[in-house]
Amino acid sequence: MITLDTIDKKLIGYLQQDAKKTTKELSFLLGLSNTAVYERIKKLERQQVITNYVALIDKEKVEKNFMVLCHVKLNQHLKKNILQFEKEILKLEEVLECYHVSGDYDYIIKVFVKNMDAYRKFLVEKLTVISGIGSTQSTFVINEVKNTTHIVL
Amino acid sequence: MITLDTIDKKLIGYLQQDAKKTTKELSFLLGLSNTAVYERIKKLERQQVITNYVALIDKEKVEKNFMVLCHVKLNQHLKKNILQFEKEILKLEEVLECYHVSGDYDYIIKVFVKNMDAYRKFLVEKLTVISGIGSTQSTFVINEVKNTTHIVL
DNA sequence: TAAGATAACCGAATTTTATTCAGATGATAA
DNA sequence: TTATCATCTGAATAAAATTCGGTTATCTTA
Repeated sequence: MITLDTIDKKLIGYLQQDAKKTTKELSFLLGLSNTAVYERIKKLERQQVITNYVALIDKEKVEKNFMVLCHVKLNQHLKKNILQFEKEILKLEEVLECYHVSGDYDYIIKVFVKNMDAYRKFLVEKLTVISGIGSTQSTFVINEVKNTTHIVL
Repeated sequence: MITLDTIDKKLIGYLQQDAKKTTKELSFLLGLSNTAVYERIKKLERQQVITNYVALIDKEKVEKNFMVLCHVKLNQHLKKNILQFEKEILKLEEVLECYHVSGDYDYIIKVFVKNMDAYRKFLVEKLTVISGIGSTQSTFVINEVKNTTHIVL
């Protein structure tokens, strides 16, 4: 069982906001020595509380800012269909997220492409060719109001 | 206008996977010198193609792995309501993402909390108290099949 | 095409940061 | 009480980022 004290939570908060913060800066913010901070970070990494460090990019600048939330229903809920769908989804680079959900649809996937034309292509050439897919319904994102990876502890 | 060559795209790919890669490693992977890689990274940061670097954490390990996609409909589409809703949503730490969308609902928000009870509390105490909200519909996530921040260029 | 400007590159030097080390402190349990 | 363990500290070392001087490639335009 992993227990995190107040300092750990603060530390995780800082690193979720800016992974490039140096141990020196962090030690100042947390009122600890360099080494103490260093060892806390290493422990969090060892425990896999911190899983990885990534660079985030501006989707507009790289022309991948056409976002669609696509609701997917499977034909039948056969184990075979489920496994096949989940396996294929993992391969599709346009799909950043995929959730198995309750409700009218089985899955919700988050898709990033360049524009509507690229989405149409994605839909007909990549998504709907997966066997077992019954129907899809696309919800287009008009505006991204908020998007953060920061989980407050 | 920002143009990215093949090397930039590869570099961005690597940094999206692991922001802790050293320039030395990257220079080996890209077949360039230390300095060349360094300057490319700095340029991408200056251009705000790379916006920031963050640590990602395991939501299970910190007990924030109860995820809900909540569809929100506003009472009336008054500018006042829209601005008020968007302003309030930004303040809610449980809401990691919020999208203004086409279709039957106005917004889809992605919420992370500890469990169903925390979600109920969030709903009654934080979300539905925002003025202008008409109705909400919660879709519970049974399983996270895929979740990546890596956009392939 | 040739000159000039600019961008991208290189290797070496320097500065800063991460990491290791030896030992001190404090909490916990037998 | 004493042994054990986790956490801490400051200093030393190793490794990384950053700067520097100068070269090469690319592009513009006279």
